[in-house]
Amino acid sequence: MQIGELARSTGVKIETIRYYEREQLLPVPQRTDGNYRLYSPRHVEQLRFIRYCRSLDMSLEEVRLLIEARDAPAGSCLTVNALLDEKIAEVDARVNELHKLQDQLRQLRGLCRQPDQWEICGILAELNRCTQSRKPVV
Amino acid sequence: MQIGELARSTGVKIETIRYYEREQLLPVPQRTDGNYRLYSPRHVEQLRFIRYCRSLDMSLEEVRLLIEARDAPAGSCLTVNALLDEKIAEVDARVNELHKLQDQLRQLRGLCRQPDQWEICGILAELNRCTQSRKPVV
DNA sequence: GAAAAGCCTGAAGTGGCTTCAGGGTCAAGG
DNA sequence: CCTTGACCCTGAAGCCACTTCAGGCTTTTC
Repeated sequence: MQIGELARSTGVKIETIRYYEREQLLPVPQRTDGNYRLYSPRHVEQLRFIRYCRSLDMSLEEVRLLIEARDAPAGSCLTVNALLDEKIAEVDARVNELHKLQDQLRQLRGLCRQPDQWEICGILAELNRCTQSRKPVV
Repeated sequence: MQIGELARSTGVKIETIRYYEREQLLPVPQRTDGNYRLYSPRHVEQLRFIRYCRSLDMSLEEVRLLIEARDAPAGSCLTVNALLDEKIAEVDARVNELHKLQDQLRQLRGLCRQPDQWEICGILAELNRCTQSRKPVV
């Protein structure tokens, strides 16, 4: 199986596959006489593993850890649990931040409902106010 | 006012201030005889403006647009509104994604509540299942 | 035998900074 | 006068997870 087929069957770009190889996340594949990469079903699995982890917002460093954990039979459970707990905490924190940001953005947007009525829009006025070291209204 | 004082009074790192200057987001400051940067209150305002926009998740490119809009008196309202609407939509989309991610991560985490009882943890088993081109349980 | 599709490599670009190496400037103390 | 330490300077490289680019080789198809 050549790189193009691997790309099609996993939905991962060719360049990304080569990048994972350089980063040692994918084992070095065999080559044809013409120097084309030749992949086995094992590579398909590993690539899917990586993409699934990435879809869970794991960094490549964390994926590396998980691959290690997967390949080392014993004692990996605690590592994996810790990693997941940390990730869950991170995502929760980010969601909270974004909720606050949503409020702020909507309030700011509300400052300019009738764009035709002002020379300088309420939004820019508020943005400017914040440059005067006063606390933002929003 | 030297760069150190500007940094202290705005909470922005010195390197970041120099970076903003390179990126033309801050006007080029005067210099002392010893080639030290000398900032005016105008710089303080502009830097605060940038940081407030950044706290609203604007990219530097967007900040540049907002600075332009702020300095061009008329007709900026529509631009600013459009920018904010787009940003709001982006943040909403990201929050939705992260909510899904939260569910996934929590379900996956739930697969390994009693780490001592399994040789290979339920989490890794599930991660592995996903390499077999079966749909994830989680 | 020539075009088109597929593959190769190494280097550079992305954003928003941060870090590093290797210096120069300036005020206070000995 | 000299040194110490705080402060400042520049240009380049590093971070992450890719993406893009330039330039060239291989294989298939007509």
